[in-house]
Parts: sequence; C-alpha cells; structure tokens
Amino acid sequence: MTLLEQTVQMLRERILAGHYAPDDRLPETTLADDLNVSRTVVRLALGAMAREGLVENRPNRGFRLRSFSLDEVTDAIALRGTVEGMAARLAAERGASAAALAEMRQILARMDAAVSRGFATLPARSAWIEMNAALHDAIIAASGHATIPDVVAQLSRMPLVSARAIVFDAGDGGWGLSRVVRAHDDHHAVVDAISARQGARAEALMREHALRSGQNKRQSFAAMKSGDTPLPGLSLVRG
Amino acid sequence: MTLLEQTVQMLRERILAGHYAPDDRLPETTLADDLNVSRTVVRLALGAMAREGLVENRPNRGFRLRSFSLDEVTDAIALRGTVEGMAARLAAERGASAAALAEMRQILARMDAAVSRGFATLPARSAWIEMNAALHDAIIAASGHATIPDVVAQLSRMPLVSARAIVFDAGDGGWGLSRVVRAHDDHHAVVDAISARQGARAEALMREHALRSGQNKRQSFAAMKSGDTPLPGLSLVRG
DNA sequence: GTGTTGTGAATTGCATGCAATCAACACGAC
DNA sequence: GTCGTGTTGATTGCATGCAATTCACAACAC
Repeated sequence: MTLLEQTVQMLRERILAGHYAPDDRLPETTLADDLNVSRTVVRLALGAMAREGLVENRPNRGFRLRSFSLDEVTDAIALRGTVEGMAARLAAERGASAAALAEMRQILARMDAAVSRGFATLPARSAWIEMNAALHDAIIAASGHATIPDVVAQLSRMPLVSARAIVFDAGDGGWGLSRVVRAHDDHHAVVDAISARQGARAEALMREHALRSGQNKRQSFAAMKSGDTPLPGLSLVRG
Repeated sequence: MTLLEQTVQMLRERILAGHYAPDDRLPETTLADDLNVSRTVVRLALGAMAREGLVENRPNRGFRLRSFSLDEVTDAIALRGTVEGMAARLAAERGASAAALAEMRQILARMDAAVSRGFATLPARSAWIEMNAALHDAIIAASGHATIPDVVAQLSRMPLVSARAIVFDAGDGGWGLSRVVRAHDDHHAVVDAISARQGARAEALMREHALRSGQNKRQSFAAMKSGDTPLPGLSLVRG
C-alpha cells in the first residue's frame, strides 16, 4: 500500500470521525504536519477526495471540507436505490448464475440467524452491517454491469449514503429490530424476484428498500439534532 | 484556469482523438515532454483521470490507458438513461419551475427548426449536439437533485456515453435524419410528461431514449469495424 | 463611520532532484 | 533447452524549494 493510499484513508477517517468541522479550510501544510507526510502526498490525496466529493477545491484557494444537507443525503440514498434497482433488474433479466444465487442465499441464511439473535450487542450490529454490505455487493455483482459498482462506490463515499451506514436505534422494539426485520424482508423478496427472473419486481423492491433506509436515517437524524449529541443507545456507523 | 486543468483537458482530448492506443502505457516523462509541463502536473492529471475511469493506475507500474468494450459502453449508456430517467421523474413529481420549463421549450423550438433544416452540413450537426446536450442538462437541473449531475458527468467521460456523443450517419434517410427525428420525438414527449407531472411516463421515455441511442451506436460501430475505418459520410463526435 | 487601498504573511501551484521499485535481459546452473 | 538469478536501465514515488497568488489587516481618504 503506497503512502498516498494510506494518506487518503487517514484523511477519510479523520473527516468522518469529525476531526474537522464542515466548511473548514484544510491547509496542506497543517495536514502534512499532522500526518507526517510531505505536502505533495497531501495534495494528491486531497485531489483524490475532491473527486469523491468529500472536499472541494477552488483554484488558488485550496481545499475545504464539504458539508452535506440532510436533503442531499436522502436524495443520494434514493439515487443509490435507483442504481441498485437497475442492478437487481439486470440480474433478474440476464439471469444470475447459480453460484451467485447460492451466495446470496447463504448470506440471507446468516442474516436470518442474526435477526433471530437480535442486535443488543455492538458486535452483533457490526456483523449485520458487514452482511448487509455483502448482500448488496452480491446483487450488484450479479448484474454483470461493469460501471454500476463504480457509481455505487462513488455514492457510498458520501456520509450516511453507503449500505454500511445503518442506524441502529435502541427504542422502538429494541435496537431497531422492527426496522431491520422490515429491511430484511426486502432482502428476501429481492433475491426471490431475481431468482424468479422478475426484473420489474426486483427493481421496485430495491428502490423502496433504499427509500425506507433514507426515511429511517432522516428520523434518527431529527431525533439526534434535538439533543445535538447522539442519543444514548444510538450507534451511528459510517462507511 | 490552472495548468493542471489545462493538462487534464489536453490529455482527454489526445486520448479521445486516438492519440494513444488502448492499453498503452502512459509514462509520465513522455507525457510531460509532449505537453511541455512538469511531471508533477502530469501525475496529478493522470490521478484525476484515473478516478474518472479513462486510465488505470497500478502502484509502482504507472498509468495505462483503459480500453472499453462495446458492451461496457452500451451498458453505461443504459445506466445514464436510468439516472436521467430518475431526474425526469423527479422534475415531474416535484414540479419543474416555470423558468425551467420555458427554457426546455425554447431549446425544443430551436431543435425543431434544426430538424427541418436537416443535418447535411457539419455546423448543423455540431449545433444539434450542443442543443441536445443543453436539453439533457436542463432536464437534469430541473430535477433539483444535487448528486445526479455529478454521476451523469462521470458516466459522460466514458467514450461514446455522453449525450454529446451522437453518431450521424449519411445513409438511411440522409445524415441520420430518421434517427434524429425519432430521438427528437422523445425529447418532446419527455418535456410534455414533465410539464404534465407524469413522473413514471417521463422516466420510461428517458430510459427508452437512452437505450435507442445505445442501439444506434452499436449499429454504427459494427458498420465501422467492417471497414476498420470510419465509414465515409460518418461523423463520429465524442465528448 | 464607511469604504478603499497598500503591504506583508500565509498558502498554493509548480518544478526539480533523489531514492526506491520494477521490468528486461543476460548469464549461468542444471 | 529450460529454468532460475543477478544486474542494469528506466520509471515511479516522494520530498523539498521557489515563485505566484491570495487573504488579513492596517493605514488612509472621504
């Protein structure tokens, strides 16, 4: 792994960890000192992140941290749902391979077990996030579309947009169980639709799945803002 | 405009003009000499283009020009259609502003006149490309979605995927007139649907519009390959 | 008090230099 | 003849230095 890649990763982590405030300036020299790398690498890393959308670059005025409104985030989630919906439709229409379907079913089975165990512990929630991401990736891969993975990856770099950015909530049935159950029903339905070559159904389900995810985040975010600090019992995971 | 931006543009033009062969290596020193800039700028520019997908970067092995299969291109065009379809749907559902609708109608009127004049001359074809791009951009802007423009822009950097990449063909009714007429019917129908707040219709029309564009390019490309050189009377414009 | 202009410090944009890495080729062992 | 290994030339990765631009702030005119 090159120094540049390490630097991009460190910067991403620092930004998502809230190390810098939105709309902050990001002077090359400061970052270079903080991360103990040369300005050249910082500049290359910031250039990369600018194209991912996390930071902005105005000529001769350096880089600034971007801020995202809640509307932008939910719009981007809906767009991810539309693109993933296309992937699900293609997987259904073109016919996912037996191996791909088997993988999806296996992930679903592990998720079934996880749901029955519940999400009271942090490792349980982390494992769910991984499985959820794996299922979404599997559906995208089954589409056989070369560009959709790139587009989804780009969108997923926005905060809260990724399929890994799941908000668990301790109220409402205990650690978001009702939300997760509903989302997991969607997962089963989408894979069933793909398996049955029902393209339009798979697409519609995937879109709705994303829209509901956006609504959930909107609710959780509204609840958070009232206290201006993460609600006790709310675990916000960003990816 | 900074030197970096100029360099990115020059490199893009050279690549799309076929100055380098697919899968060619792109040594920094050679490019720096060719373009009369320093290696630093070339490296920054190539890094930017790698994130756009035109070139690939393997650590310690430099940059290579990517090649695109016809399937990748038509898939990407279909994806653009799906995303633009979402934009059209949002424009319809959320309600495009009167100013936005007026702009679209004005562009349509100019395109009407262009169709009636035909496309026998190169300037006529170039003007059509500009108007077509303007209409697509207007629809995207009318969606009020913050991220769709970025995603479409990213896709449009792939060769032949952009709405500006229109293939005119001297056969078949004279300079692609029948194709253009059909596509222009779509334009009218989409704007009508947006104006009438018919979201699903606008979305479906936009998708179909893109799919047909992909089919046209597939046909023209197949015809080109047989001769291995652009058919006489075929003007291939990439953007 | 408000607006304008000038100056200096801070910061960016770019070029160059050096060390690390890789690919190619020759050479030798089997 | 084939495979492995050492060496060399080319190329990349990164650091640093310098000029150009911008921003902050103060001095000044009105």
